[in-house]
Amino acid sequence: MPAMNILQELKQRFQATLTQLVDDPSAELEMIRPAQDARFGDYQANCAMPLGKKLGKPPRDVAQQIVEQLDLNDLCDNPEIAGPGFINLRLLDDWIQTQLQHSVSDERLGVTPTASPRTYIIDFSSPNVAKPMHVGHIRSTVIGDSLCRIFRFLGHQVISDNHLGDWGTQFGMIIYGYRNFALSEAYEQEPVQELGRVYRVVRGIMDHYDALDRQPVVAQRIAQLQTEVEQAERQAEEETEKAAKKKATKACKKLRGQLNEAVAEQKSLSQKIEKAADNPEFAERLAAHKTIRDDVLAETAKLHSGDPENLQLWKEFLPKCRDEIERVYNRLQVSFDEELGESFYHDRLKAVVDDLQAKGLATESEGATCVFLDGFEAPMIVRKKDGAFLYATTDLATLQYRVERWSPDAILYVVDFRQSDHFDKLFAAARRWGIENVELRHVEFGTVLGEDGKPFKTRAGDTVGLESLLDAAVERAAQVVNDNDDAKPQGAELSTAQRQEIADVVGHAAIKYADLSQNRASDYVYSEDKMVALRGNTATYLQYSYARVQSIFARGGIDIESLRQGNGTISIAHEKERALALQLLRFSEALTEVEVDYRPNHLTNYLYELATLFSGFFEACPVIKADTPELRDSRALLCDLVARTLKIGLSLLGIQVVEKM
RNA sequence: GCGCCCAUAGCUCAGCUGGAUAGAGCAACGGACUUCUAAUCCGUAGGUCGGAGGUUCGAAUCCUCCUGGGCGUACCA
Repeated sequence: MPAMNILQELKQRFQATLTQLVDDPSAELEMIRPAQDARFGDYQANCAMPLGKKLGKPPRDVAQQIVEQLDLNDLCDNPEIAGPGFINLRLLDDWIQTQLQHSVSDERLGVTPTASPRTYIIDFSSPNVAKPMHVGHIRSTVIGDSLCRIFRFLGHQVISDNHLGDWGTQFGMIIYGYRNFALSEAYEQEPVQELGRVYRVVRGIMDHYDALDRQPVVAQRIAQLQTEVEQAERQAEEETEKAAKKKATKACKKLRGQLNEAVAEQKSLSQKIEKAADNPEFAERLAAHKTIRDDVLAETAKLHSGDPENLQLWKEFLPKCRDEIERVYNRLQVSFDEELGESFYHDRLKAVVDDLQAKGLATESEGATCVFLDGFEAPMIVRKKDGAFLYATTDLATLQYRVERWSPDAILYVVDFRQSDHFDKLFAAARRWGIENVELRHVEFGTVLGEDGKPFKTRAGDTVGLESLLDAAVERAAQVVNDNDDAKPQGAELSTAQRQEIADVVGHAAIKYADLSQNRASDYVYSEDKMVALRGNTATYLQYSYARVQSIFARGGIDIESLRQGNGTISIAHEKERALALQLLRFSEALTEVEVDYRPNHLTNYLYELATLFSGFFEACPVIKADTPELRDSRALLCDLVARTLKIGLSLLGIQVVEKM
């Protein structure tokens, strides 16, 4: 008998019965679900209530009718009808045992590959190669990578594509910086560091001039806001009607808030500018590069128009920049099938715009070439008035290329939700352009916020580099590993090298899990403490559970391989065993939940619950000292299934396990 | 102004397409290591699911309005 998804099996059993009551029972089938509360059994069917309404019968009668016609004898106890018409189902221990027994010898733990495989292109990570990666890049990278792994495991074809920013203004900055600030010796020895340094130098000067420009604007805004605040205050004062007064007071408060913000910005601008005055070297640079912003744009434009020298520099820098981000990907164990960056599409952009124009989709407006779309206030601009293309253009070209090359069923963009407007337009434009029969989906996620609750800004100056965060997590993990090993009852058992390796795995896992376990739609307040936490619902807890199982096998001298080969039988007796067994059988349900709406946190929730149930089992059900050899074998096999489910489950999140902790 | 999103325990968050008495972790308090790893477990306490209406047999979940916050909004990505 093949292993199966319990929910699917139940739905199949219900289908025959429900078809007799309604033409299309799919909605009713969806109302079969895991029980919310153990008192109601394992699963519940909630379809009798709406059916009662539809058929004009009392729901409990409908439930009774369904139950009488159901053939579940090999699967469940007699269904119970409760409350207004809930049908409560409790699986037979025998059936659970049989199912689990199958998982024992199944590499996929009873998860059958999908019957309808699709081709997915998953676009994620996509950093600017010239800038160091920071915490803001984690979400896309980690969520996208996990989705790739999960969809592959489910039997879909997945093409992961890193749409690198490798053709933008950053390269104009690096080229400019290289020409003006690079030290040849440093560049020869450590090119990436040196390019990073000159990038920051250029950035610093540009920021300074931006700040200088911004200062009068802010000053003017402050003046204006002050007047407005005074006006609003007067109005609030004079207003006699209650509701209007309240409204005026509120408007007043809002304006004050804006004023405070502007004042704060002014302060930060002056600080930035004063800092330059204190630094003679920087002041000298400022004086020598007064037109830096235009010059950088000019370098970028030259690159884009095929200037041989700039192109040559770009070709020289690009691999070095890519090596740099590759190092981070290696640490994160993330890889891509394709890394077709913006530059790959450069020579296709003109054709895209020409085609849009030829088809009457793009028109000139205020000098720019625009696609106007129903339901959108602003058009999608595909060519600026200076002739340059934009990311909308690149995204259209990319979409076209992907559809032509792979004929995917779906393209997922794992990108910050702030770009949702862009993707709405992109997808709308693509449809009008004739791209059909492909699911286009912005898998959006919340913004990474700073400690102040405001969006984490790269250019704020005090960016937290991604690598330093990883280092911090590993360091904290090392501390815990050391303490724990030292405190073991039988004495420490790990070498320094082992400890280091464990800390490495645990630390990186902590970062990834912190992100994956959160609903991706929520904003994410960046907190190092939270991200490197090693207690509660964390990867560490799951890894610990895995290591505990291995420890049982090691200490008990249990030959788990031989048990798997058929020398052991699972039998469910204890309540904790049953709860654990049932959870083990639900692995595929958890993966299906991820699949439905691209939410890896459903998998982390499942694994956390599994580990929690295992801990309960661990406390209550001794393995090595079980009463009988049969019980010992049965429990060992349960432990093994827990460990294997954790290992595979974590691997689908891009997280490793260790044998000892 | 217009559009999108969010509001759940002191804090950080789960809660799948509407289901029965809303759940975790952290923090607090009280217990459990001569017994397979205490990175653990058990227990206590903590809630007007922002507010008001509505739809429904049933609403944290769907609809409307209100309040508070975030983001986006014509040539950055």
